[in-house]
Formats: sequence, structure tokens, C-alpha cells
Amino acid sequence: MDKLHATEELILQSAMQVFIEKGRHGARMQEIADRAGINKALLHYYYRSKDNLYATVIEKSLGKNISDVMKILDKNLSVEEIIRSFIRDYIEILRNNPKLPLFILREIGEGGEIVSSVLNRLVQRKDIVPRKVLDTIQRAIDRGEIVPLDPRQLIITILGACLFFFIGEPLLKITLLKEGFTDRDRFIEERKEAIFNIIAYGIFPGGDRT
Amino acid sequence: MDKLHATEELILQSAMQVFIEKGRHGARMQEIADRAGINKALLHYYYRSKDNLYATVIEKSLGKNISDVMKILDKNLSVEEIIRSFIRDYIEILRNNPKLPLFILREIGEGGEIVSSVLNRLVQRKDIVPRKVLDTIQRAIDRGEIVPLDPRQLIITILGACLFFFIGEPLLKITLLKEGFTDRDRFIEERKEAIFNIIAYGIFPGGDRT
DNA sequence: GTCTATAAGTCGATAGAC
DNA sequence: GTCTATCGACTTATAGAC
Repeated sequence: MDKLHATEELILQSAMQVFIEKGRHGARMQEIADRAGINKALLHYYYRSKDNLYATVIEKSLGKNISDVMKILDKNLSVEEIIRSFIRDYIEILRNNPKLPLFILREIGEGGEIVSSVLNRLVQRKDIVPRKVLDTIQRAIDRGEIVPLDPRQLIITILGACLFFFIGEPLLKITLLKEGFTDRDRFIEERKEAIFNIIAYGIFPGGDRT
Repeated sequence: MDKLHATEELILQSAMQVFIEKGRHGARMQEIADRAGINKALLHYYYRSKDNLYATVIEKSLGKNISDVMKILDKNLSVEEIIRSFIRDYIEILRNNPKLPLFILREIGEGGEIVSSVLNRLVQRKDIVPRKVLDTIQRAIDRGEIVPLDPRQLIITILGACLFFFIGEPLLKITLLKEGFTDRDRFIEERKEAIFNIIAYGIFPGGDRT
């Protein structure tokens, strides 16, 4: 993490805001300059081009988010507690960065080359180690602590359950949550427990399996 | 559903492709015209402006998707079968329109005024009836067929679990699914069962609840 | 209805003064 | 390093011929 010139840092913060709000093509260099309180020429002085500035924003945003998520998994707990605390902590991260997932998804929709290259680098540098997570789950299955299933399916289910409220919030608010949705923070708190309970014990009474 | 002039319909199909690929701002009127095999002037002749064409595309795409989803819920089945068949059918719809969710989400990221207004209209016209779904779940809870929980939390969990594979596929492929992900279709088939099993019975053996 | 040609405007990028 | 001024490319939109 190189030390940035004050103006450089200011530009990056401003660019992050504008790109997250408007997307890669919707964002305007003029607006980024205005919010940073400087002029357009300086953007190019420090970051050469719009695309390069955009790539830097993606890299910063994604890198921070990923390392936050991976930290959750480094605690030494039972599988049950790992899953419980992952859901809690991840939703808490999302609550603090509610716009990030949609921003990343927008980039994917636009081809996602930049996100992909950043992610590839993180995997190669072992900042992301999918194998470790998969193995942890597999061992729990082997020990009979979790019922037999494809660990990948479990992970995708947990991630989707955690993310979807934040991704779909604007749509949910005018459909499913139209009535009686007053306390957003409380709903999010309840969401942590709800996801865990559903995934841990299911929704049908009794332990029967077909 | 008004009957469209052949050229009008051609433009709409072409516009749908380009907007889904490139997004609202990334899309070019020239490219839409090229793919439709006509010239730019005709786009304005039929649709007046780019924004208006875009709004029409959103309306068409979302409307179709929503009505497909709502149809699933109109079957007369037990709660268990409703949930099972919803997951199966919805994932099947997503498999056939894998790019639509990301397109809609991109629009949300850009403010989502158009999506919101379309959705509001659908709710008012009773094409979407959240209450019905919520009541169905609530009654199942009252009858003891489902454990006590907030129906909204259940629905959001199911939707997120179904959607996330398709939304995050490009990212999953370079991380979680990097190794040994050969048969996409089979994985999707397995996903239907996996989601249902997790949500129905949970991942921990036995019926204990804490 | 469909075309060509062009107007009108926007935006990223740079030159050059300080 | 930071600014003002401007260029040049690109894009939407339209005027006008057929």
C-alpha cells in the first residue's frame, strides 16, 4: 500500500463516490473533479485516464471487502460457530458498505474484466483461499457434524442469502417490504438470526429427511 | 400488449440485446441500429429518444420476468411442494435468462427510477401480490407445517439463494468454482435440490433447535 | 417509412501559463 | 503541482430528400 499524495488520495475518494453512484460510463470526470474541489486536468495528471482511475477504484474497493470477509474465516471455532459468526460478521460488513455489492455487480454486467483481473491476482497471492473453506466444510461432513452435501452449494447459498437483501433492497421495499417495514436496522439484526436458523435447522419441524 | 410494427419490434429486440450487454450509458444507438439492420434515424422515428427506448426495454424485460415468477405461485399445492417447485421453476427461468438479473441490478445501481416505476405499476395492477405469498406462509406456520419465522426473511433467503449463482457466476468461476467445475448444467440441476434441502431441513443432523 | 448528411452538444484528454 | 482554455473525438438527435 503506497503512500499517496494528499491530492491523489482526495481524488480517489471522490472517484470512489462518483463511480459507485454512476457506474463506469455514467460517471463524469468533471463531477469527480468538482467533488474533490480540484479541476479535471489534475485527474489526468495523477491517474492518466478515466479507465485507469476506474480500475484503481475497483481494486481498492474489492480488495478491502475481500480481506474483511476472509478475516472472518480465520477464527478458530467449531463449524457451527464459524457459520454463525460468518453470517453475523458478513452482514455487518454489508450494512457498513451497502452500495459496494451493487457496484461490483454493475462492473460484472459491463464485462467484469477489471474485477476478474483483480480477483485473479488476489487468488494467486493467496489472499483468497477457496480450498481452505471447502476443506473445512468437507471435514465437518466427514465427522458427521454436517449432513452430506456439496460444500460449494452451501457456500453459494449462504452468500446469496446474506447479499440479496442489500442488493435487492430498492426492489424489495416496493414489493415484499411495502407494508410495515419501519425499522431497517432491526430487520437486518433479525436477518442475521433468520439466515442462520434456516440454514442450520431448516423450516420444517422435526428432523425427517426425504 | 399493443401490436408492434415489424421494424418497431426489430428495434426493441436489438435494443434489448445491446442494453443488456452494455448498460444504459454504455449502449450506443448506432450499435442498436446496426444489429437491427437499419439506421439510427429510425430509432428516433419509433422511440423518440434513447432514454425512452431504454425505459421500454426495462418494462418489457421486467414485466415478462415477473409474470413468469408469479405464475409459479398459482399452483394449488402443499407448502412444501410450493417451495420445492418454486425453487425448481425459478432456477429454470434464470437458466433461460441468465443475464436478466444482472441487467436489472445494473439499472438499480444507476438509481432505478425506471425499474421502480414499472414495479410500482405492477403492484398496483395486482400483477404482483406480496400479501398472498406472505399469507400462504403465515398460514402454514399457524398450522405448524413450518417453524415460526418471519415470512419475509424466508422469501428473501430463497430468492437470494436462487439468484446468487447467476448473478455472481463470473466471480464464482474464478474463486469458489475454480477447480473441477466442468458441467454447468449439472451443477444447476444439483443446485435446485441443494437449495431445497438446505432450506427445508438445514445442514445440521437431527432436529434439535437452540 | 426509410434513408443520408449534418447539426448540436458532451466529454475525455492535453497544451501551456504560472 | 495546479490552473485555464481548448482541441478533437464521439454521440444523440434532427432536417430534409426519396
